[in-house]
Amino acid sequence: MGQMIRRPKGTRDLLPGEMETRRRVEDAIRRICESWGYREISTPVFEHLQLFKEKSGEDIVEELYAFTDRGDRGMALRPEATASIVRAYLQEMRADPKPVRLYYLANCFRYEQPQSGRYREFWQFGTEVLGGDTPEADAEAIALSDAVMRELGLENSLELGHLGVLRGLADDVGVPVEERDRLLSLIDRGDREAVRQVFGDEAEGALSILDVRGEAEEALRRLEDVLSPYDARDGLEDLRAVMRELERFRVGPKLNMGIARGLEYYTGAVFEAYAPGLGAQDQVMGGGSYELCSVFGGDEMRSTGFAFGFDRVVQALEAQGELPGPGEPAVYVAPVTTSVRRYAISVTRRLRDAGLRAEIDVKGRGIGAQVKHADSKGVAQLIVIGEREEEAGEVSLKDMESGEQVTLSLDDAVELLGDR
RNA sequence: GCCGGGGUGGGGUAGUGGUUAUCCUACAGCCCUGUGGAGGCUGCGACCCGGGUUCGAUUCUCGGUCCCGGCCCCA
Repeated sequence: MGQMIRRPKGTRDLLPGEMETRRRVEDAIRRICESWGYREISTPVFEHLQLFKEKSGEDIVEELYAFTDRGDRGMALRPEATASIVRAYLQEMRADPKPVRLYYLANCFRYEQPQSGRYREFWQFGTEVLGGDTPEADAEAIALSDAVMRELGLENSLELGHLGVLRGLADDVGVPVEERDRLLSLIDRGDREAVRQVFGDEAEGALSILDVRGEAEEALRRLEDVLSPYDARDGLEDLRAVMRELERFRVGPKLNMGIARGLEYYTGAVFEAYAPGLGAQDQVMGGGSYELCSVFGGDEMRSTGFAFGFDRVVQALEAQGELPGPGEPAVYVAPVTTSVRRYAISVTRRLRDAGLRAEIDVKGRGIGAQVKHADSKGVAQLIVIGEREEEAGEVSLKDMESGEQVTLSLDDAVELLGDR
């Protein structure tokens, strides 16, 4: 077996054991979203390349799996879900009563260098509150993301920033509009020197915006201090309103004015969560309020959304402690001879109907080999069926851990197994 | 795109400029046929790819590729 075809770089085969833990996480996520009134949406894995260019700029093409289809159309595998969802909203849901609350779990693709917590195919789970044009909607998104992490028991640091504040400050300091996005990305990076140069010497005080991070109330006071010489008050008022609403939810993110996405469509509150134990890529969630509808040619409409790195969430939970899945089937049915197969199959069906995960020999192995096989698979219970059992309408139930074996009626066996 | 560390059967490993390339495990089969979860036997199967040095490369060297981690980026 020299060179077999291997999986493409940056992709993973998710084996049964891992799928079982992922499924548990997924189930919890769906449950919470639905209990908050969000409904699931699924959009195409590929879209017109133009969609992503319009959202994120020409440069992202380098990071995309882009291709030309047989009709000579430029296409790309989705690198994230929000663009598609806003597109679908404009195409299909415009007239729906606002806000439109949606959630999704979608595999996404980015042509990047893989490293810990970063793959070329990865899964994002997230929500959007389309047309939720209020601090209350922003707060709901943040509170929901917090509820998801709580439900999962995910240790994290939840941090809140605000682009309205940063843009207002930039304006007041006199940063030209064309410099602003670059400034935001410098702030995001925490490049103090570069930020100082953009602000200029006379705005030394504004530089302390970079130090506004920490527990909410104290950090808010510091932010007010930083902003006091300026009249960038709109953003601050919005941020206060979001925090006030969050307080009603009893959710208290840290304040971090260093969260500053450079993209224009982000409007106000932005937030991220980090989980310990993930190495260099420790951000598990990011979100914010945005205005994408007009970018895609619709009317202006503000929305708020967040996206979790599903794989990272699973990885972080695994780092925290085990997430056992259901594992191998609980019951293995071992017919002693083919002559009792009919009865054995009917027994297996009874077990399955009772909700048990049951498996029956298909290799025609002898009873000895079947016991051996069941053991090596790690099956918990073995049911031996031979002619004696069939005649009496019974089964022999062997506990593979203790080795104890009892012969009892099928009904009793089902009842006994059902209790475990 | 860049940097560092790695690549020997499915998994884990030993080792070497010339060997039938080591061992464990897994897997498959046989013995046995109502419990052989054992034991025994047999089988299966590897030096990442390509160029160079050399009489000879799995071993040395260069390039590529993939894996692990990091940088850049992070929609």
